Amino acid sequence: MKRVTIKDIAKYLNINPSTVSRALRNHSDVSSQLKEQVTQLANKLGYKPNYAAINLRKGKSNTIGLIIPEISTYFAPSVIRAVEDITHDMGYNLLILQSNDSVEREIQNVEICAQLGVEGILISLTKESTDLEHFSELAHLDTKIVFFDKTLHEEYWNKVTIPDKKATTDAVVYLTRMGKGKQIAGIFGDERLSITQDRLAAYKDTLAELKFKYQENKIQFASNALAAEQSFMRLWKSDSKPQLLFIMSDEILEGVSKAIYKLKINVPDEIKIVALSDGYLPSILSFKVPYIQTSGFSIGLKAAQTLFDLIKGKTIEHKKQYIDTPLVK
Amino acid sequence: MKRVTIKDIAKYLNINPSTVSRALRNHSDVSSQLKEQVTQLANKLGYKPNYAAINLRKGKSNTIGLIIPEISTYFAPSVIRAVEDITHDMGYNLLILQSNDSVEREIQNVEICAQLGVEGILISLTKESTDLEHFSELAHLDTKIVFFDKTLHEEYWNKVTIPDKKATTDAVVYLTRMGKGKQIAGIFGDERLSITQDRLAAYKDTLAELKFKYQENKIQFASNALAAEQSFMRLWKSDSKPQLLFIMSDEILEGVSKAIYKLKINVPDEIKIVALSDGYLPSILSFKVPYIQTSGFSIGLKAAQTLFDLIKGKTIEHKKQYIDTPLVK
DNA sequence: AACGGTTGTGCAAACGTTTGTTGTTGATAA
DNA sequence: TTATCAACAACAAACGTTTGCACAACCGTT
Repeated sequence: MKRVTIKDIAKYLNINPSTVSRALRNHSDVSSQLKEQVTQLANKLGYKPNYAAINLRKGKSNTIGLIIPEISTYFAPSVIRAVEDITHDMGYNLLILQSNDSVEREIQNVEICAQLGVEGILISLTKESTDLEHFSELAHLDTKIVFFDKTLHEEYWNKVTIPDKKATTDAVVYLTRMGKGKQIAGIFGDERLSITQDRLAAYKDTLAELKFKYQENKIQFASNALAAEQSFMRLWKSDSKPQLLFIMSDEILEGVSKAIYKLKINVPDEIKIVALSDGYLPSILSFKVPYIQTSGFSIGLKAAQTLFDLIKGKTIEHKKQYIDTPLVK
Repeated sequence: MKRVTIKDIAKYLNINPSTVSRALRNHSDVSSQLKEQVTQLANKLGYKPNYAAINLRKGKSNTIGLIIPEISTYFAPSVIRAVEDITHDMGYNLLILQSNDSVEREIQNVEICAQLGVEGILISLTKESTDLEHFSELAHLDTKIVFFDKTLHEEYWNKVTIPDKKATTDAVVYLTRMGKGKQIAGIFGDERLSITQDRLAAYKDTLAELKFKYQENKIQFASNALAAEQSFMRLWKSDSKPQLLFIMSDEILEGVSKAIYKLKINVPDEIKIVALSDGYLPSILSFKVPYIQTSGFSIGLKAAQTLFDLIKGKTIEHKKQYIDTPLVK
């Protein structure tokens, strides 16, 4: 069952393919009756434009790529959903690639995007990524790039991220208001990540500013949920149990919640917790956790919008953009 | 910064584009020294094949489509991950489209796949989908299709699903073993879905077979988590509280767990629960819930493999395939 | 010396669109 | 009547790649 092409329609009507093409695209120099005829026949025969041909001819792919470290983390699905929404609205197609937290695979994915000639890339870096060498090539090819969430500290590229400093500060301020002079602890993610560093710095600064006494050893790092669970266990077993706890991410919150269930700790009586979270996990916990919302959906939305602005040739005011991070009690 | 093409390389070496093409694809017609020269120059100039051109020439797209009702449900992310893995391994690209549980959008997505000329489609239907009319066109275009998870009852298409009957039976058998002669209840999903019907039937049959007395009014339907929460509340407030509870899906389990937290019910002392679940949710609940694993990853894996088998022209033994559903205590 | 068989390369057409240019009408204005 | 102009449609080239075919040069057989 061969696909119907413009040529077929042209032959059928004894006119030139170019005329058919123009008619279908409602070009002004085709008579309206001919347009009518053409579109009718096209519908009748079930004509479907061949995008490979169109892309070849136009030299563009009508596709953007989304590269993420790992699809099944907390906020990846929300990001995907947002990006898919926008992409669909723009009439573009979305190519999704996951790096499985391997730089090698990340480079490979970028390569794939380059080969397919995507018009833009949205990317969240892996934990291991330390330089952005492999993206410079893309810039040459005039492929637009927007980094989101996991990025590096540099000034060159467009980025959409969580305002780590503000979010952390808000969280910590709220946390300290829950109990003056109490033992405070914080559990953070992988120490190598720039977001970890940023959040940690903001955490320390805020406490210092609030003249809140805290001990260095009440700061823990955990690169996954299990590690977070153990970290919390450790904190809890120490002589001076924390009564206030800052949690940097959903992964950490997952681990901590497991520990809390196991130890049968009463929240918020025995310990008060504030987290940075997408929001889903807190909603299904047995205890209430106020959180600063670091919405994947918002990030995806803004990142995608920015990318399309770039593609459409608009100039972006700020290289670095932040999403809103409301406090949800 | 123009892209380097085969023509450029050919011109540079004073040979014909066709020879370059053959050399790059390691065709036996080309002498090994020329191959060497060509590949070296290609690397040096940073040659990237133009896939639009290749696809046009070959009449295929090297892409498969994945259409899902909603990206952020429980198992969608696992499905995506599995499918992305396989697709990547096969050297194909993955186009992801979500239907937002609207038939209209589903049809639109199928249309997009057709236009782009994807070689195959993996699709999980929306709740509203009642016929498969819009897929017959694709079959004409020789596009392979595999339905997974949410499907309809018909014999024509290839499908990969959860063995609803077996899974439900296993769950119910395990549940009844936890306490003879007790009040049993079941909360199911949207009544319109065929999987709901199948699971419900298996539930009833199994109980009948086990000569387990049960009341019709202890069967509830809930099309989302909130409804499930309310359903459970209703059950719990009735005179005869259920002591055993079967839960059909993660959505339901989410709702029920919220109710359980609110009512401060002790599981498994006051009520014993068995669910069908992807496994993630049970892992983060404060109480233990044994479950029959209905793994999205497994489904995605098998569905993708089946699709590629079809694409590669292999014949599939069984139109209808099931994944394993182990009991996890 | 003529033959057939490799081996390596070039040529040209094709895939389905789009688009700049050219050409043909018929109508209007001079 | 002729020049001007619009309106419409055809022509042909181009996008980058692949592939069937032709062909030349060389080899070893007869």
